Amino acid sequence: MPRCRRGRPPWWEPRFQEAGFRLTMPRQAILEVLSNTEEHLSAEEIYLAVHKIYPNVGLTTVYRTLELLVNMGLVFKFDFGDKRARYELSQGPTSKKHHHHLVCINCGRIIDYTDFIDEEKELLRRTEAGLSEKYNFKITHHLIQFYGLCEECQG
Amino acid sequence: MPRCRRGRPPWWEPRFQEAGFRLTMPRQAILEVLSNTEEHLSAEEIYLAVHKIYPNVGLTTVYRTLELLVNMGLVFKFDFGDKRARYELSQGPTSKKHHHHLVCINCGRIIDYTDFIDEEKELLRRTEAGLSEKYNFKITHHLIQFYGLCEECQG
DNA sequence: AATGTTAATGAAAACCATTTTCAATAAGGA
DNA sequence: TCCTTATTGAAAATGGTTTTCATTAACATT
Repeated sequence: MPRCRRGRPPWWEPRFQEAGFRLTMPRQAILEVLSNTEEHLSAEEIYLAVHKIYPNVGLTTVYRTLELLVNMGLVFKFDFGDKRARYELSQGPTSKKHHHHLVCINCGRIIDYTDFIDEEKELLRRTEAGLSEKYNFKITHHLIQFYGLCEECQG
Repeated sequence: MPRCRRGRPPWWEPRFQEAGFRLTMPRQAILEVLSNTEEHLSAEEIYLAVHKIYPNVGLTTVYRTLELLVNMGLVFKFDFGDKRARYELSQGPTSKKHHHHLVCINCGRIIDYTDFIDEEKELLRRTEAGLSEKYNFKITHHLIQFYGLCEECQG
């Protein structure tokens, strides 16, 4: 499959160059899909979206590409408790800010929030520093999620 | 299978009474196993431990019981990224304190920590209050985990 | 104790998201 | 153009977890 080139080069292009990976059409398409959604898509949902435009891209490639993107740090992988992984671009053209998630345990709705993030970050920074020292543990990342009932799912 | 009765009644007994569930031998055994370990066991590990004493208890029952215990709030279910759920008693005879986990992404080792928990709890309380109000979201619980490399897995 | 009703159980089969296999193709360098 | 390696798609395999279904055990009522 040929490489896809149009418009201004997306931010992930240099990351592929550096890493020596090929920015093929399926990969481009998957990144575009992730780039154009506000949702937290599963592998299959990404596959379906890509498939509409490039019907010859297989689900296997979607899984493999997502694994690659996660390893490259371009994409975050989440488990919201609905038995399938969900993916999110780690940064965006919209310069999406660092955020965490509220997960509705009834309908699965996900709310991104950035409120209190600064406070959280400060706490995390201190906690990470303390834990690193006490347990000699080199912390690379963290996971914070709140679970509960969204507006519509409360009796 | 007959009910198992020995020694002082464990703390979970009244919970079963209240809820109207039967505290059968397999359930008792599973709770005992969880009660006597410091580890974060998977369903299969629990099954193997129970199986040593009661070889006629099946894996299916272990899964069903764990689901029940999680629903009852007696057990917490965690995903530490090793493709299987892991379980932990929500309270203990050792009056285990509220804690979070450090997860080694290399060897899978889990460290329970209670340090900074008070600070965390205070932040969580405030964050939860703020989020509840802003998004009208009724928060029931949260998940906080730190990932990184444990002492032995650092180059 | 005997009976009836429902909960709980075990073995086997089904499920299903994700991985692996493998042969074919495309890309980039020599 | 040739060579070597990365990438891909289809199909098959994987493996933790759930479901099915027939059996058994527990409790309440006779």
